[in-house]
Amino acid sequence: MARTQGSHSQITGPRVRGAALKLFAKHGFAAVSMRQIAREVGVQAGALYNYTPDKQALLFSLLKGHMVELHDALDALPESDTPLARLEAFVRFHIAFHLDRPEAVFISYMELRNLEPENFEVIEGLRRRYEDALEAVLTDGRDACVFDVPDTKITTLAVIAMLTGVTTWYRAGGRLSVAEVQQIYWDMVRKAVRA
Amino acid sequence: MARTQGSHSQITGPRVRGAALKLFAKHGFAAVSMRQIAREVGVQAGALYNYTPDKQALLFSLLKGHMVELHDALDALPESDTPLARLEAFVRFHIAFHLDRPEAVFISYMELRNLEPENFEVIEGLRRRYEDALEAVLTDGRDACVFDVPDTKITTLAVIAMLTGVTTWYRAGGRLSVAEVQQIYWDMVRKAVRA
DNA sequence: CTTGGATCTGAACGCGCGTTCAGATACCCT
DNA sequence: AGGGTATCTGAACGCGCGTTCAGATCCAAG
Repeated sequence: MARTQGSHSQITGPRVRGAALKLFAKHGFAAVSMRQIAREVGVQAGALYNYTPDKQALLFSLLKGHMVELHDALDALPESDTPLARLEAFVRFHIAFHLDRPEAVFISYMELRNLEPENFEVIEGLRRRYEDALEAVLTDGRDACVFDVPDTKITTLAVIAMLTGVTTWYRAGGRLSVAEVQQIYWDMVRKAVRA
Repeated sequence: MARTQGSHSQITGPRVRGAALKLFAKHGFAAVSMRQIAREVGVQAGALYNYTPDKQALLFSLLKGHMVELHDALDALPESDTPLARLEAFVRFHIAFHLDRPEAVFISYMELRNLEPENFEVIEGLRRRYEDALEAVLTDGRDACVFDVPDTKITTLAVIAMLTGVTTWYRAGGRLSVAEVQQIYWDMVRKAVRA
């Protein structure tokens, strides 16, 4: 046997990435074998190597794709005038974006240490750039005396940690809607940084 | 060869746990082999089984020990009168405790999914009890009208996520002392929940 | 000084790993 | 209709895994 009916690069490729994302998020990169991914896709292990040079590249590709998507979505946000409005937009965006892709968020945090140093640097750079976007808002707000933040870097990290935390407990169809969650978190952030 | 000079259960036992903690934190449970742990201790792999029935039990023991220590330390806190003072004590305690054992904190978050269901339930229960301690403070403060928190459960999780985030960036000997970090975070939490 | 138990070694077990590749098959293009 | 290519299978590679165990060695108690 060999090529099966209806097989297609444009179909199998995304399915490989999807299966890898799902399994990495559930069990961890190191705990998932190429054969498991293949089984999820409905293919033999060897076929995966039409879509990735190796397992490491598959992980890196998922993380890189996630970070690029994050930046693209952030850049696409409508611009706001005041630091307060920009901060609100960031908070609401961060929550909505992350709640939409919990698995990608999860592995982007958990599997950083499984990246080879060169790949790690790339992802780390993208993450820092994202943090810088928030810090710029905080700095502007402080300069305009609308925010009281003693240390913009730490506040940046604290806010992001708090916001990202939603992915650990939020479940679609649960007690709260995304909009309600956004409102609650925005209230906390606004109060925490206000002058 | 067999038993080597100076060997001792009371020495090797803790060293096994220490090596496992260090390696699990660095590379992840699934990525660390018993032979690596043994090499770190300076012993053959078989000898580890004098100290743990298997690899899973070793992980569980580390996580359980960490959570028990956390509760003991929390219970040992001097009692405070007002909700505000209790909240401040909790915030400062959480930061100090977690910054003191970054590796244990790390694996307690990262390796939960590698616990067998039965073990997972135990750790999850201890974690929830810890969260409940904070939520009780928030509830009391809200009832006393000193806090404005629309949802105590979510605020609890948000605060803990924010505080635990310090372990991802704090490095001893860095720009800030633990006391300074505590102060910055306490300021943010206080403002975020105040009425 | 002897002896028994605690501690460790070294070898072994079956197994699944990531990866490669020759060959088989299905699809697309002319 | 038929050739070429993209795609997949199935088998194989060497390796390291978690765990077990008989035997060697050290230590402490009598």
